[in-house]
Amino acid sequence: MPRDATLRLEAYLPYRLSVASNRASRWVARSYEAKFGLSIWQWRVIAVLGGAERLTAQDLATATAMDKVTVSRAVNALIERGLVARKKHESDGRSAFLELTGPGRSVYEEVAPVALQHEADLLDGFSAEEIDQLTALLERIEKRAEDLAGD
Amino acid sequence: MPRDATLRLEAYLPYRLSVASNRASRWVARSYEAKFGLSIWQWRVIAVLGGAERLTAQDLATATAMDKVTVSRAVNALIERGLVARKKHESDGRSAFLELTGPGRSVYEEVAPVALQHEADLLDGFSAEEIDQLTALLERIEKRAEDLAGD
DNA sequence: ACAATTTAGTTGCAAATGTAACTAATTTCC
DNA sequence: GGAAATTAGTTACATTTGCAACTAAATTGT
Repeated sequence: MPRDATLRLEAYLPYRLSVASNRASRWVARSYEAKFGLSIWQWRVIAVLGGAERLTAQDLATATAMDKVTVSRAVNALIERGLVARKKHESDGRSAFLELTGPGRSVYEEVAPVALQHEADLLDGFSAEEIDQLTALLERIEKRAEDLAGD
Repeated sequence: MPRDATLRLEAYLPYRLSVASNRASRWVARSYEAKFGLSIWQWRVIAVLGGAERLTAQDLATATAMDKVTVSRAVNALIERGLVARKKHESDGRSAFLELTGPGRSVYEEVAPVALQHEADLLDGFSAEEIDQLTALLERIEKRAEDLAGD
């Protein structure tokens, strides 16, 4: 239920959400670009590959909420830079497993702390409860939007 | 402070924020596009113009957190569709006041309730406290990201 | 008063994105 | 066993975007 019956953009939740998210994303995106020459999507791929093994592009798409075209492009750029390698998928010839190469893993190990620091910077001054609340609320909105759209 | 020292994308706040926001935005964007043929930016311009008067493009940019190029494009599209009109700014020849035309106002009056309904749908099941919390937390993140980036 | 700077808004161009069409491999199921 | 449908991933194309360069008007400083 809306808090009041008037439409004021500055109090409109989808708007607030998008402004907050865009500001935060732009900020971190610039940092990854500047420090590592990685796009947000390349970064996401590395983040997930760094913490798991034997993932296919499809797995990545699921894990990162990116669509398969975006994954494909990010992965190919990373392969070209030698940070990711394809490994034959023995039982499915359409697909392939993806993994970090040595240099890929070094990048991951450099990126991860920076990423955590970004999060910490963004949440500076938030209590643990507030962080949990925020996470929970975002999760509900996510799910809600997903249900409503059928994405 | 991060809750733990590991980087897991699915628990990474900037990621969560972006997924929630993108899902929500995509959903409402589709609806505005389908129902009114309006892009998100055109919709924002209409929303703000509907609630205020004598705004310049610059004012709109500030109010909508859009950059001036985006505002310019959205406004021009709306002028072409006859929903917005330019009025001479008597004391500054570089600028002009923008306002809804008659048809523009009708669109606004149709759009506003739909927008509020979207918000209500998205927040369905949230208590008033939760909504306030979420708003407050988002606002802090927004400000924080802004400070950090200098946007 | 007038050159130098700043501000409002637009335009042009390159890069990013999304959608749909495509290829190739795999499953389904008759 | 093989045609039809499905799935993984890529490619092609049209649209959107974001940045920088631009025009024109206003402001500043001397």
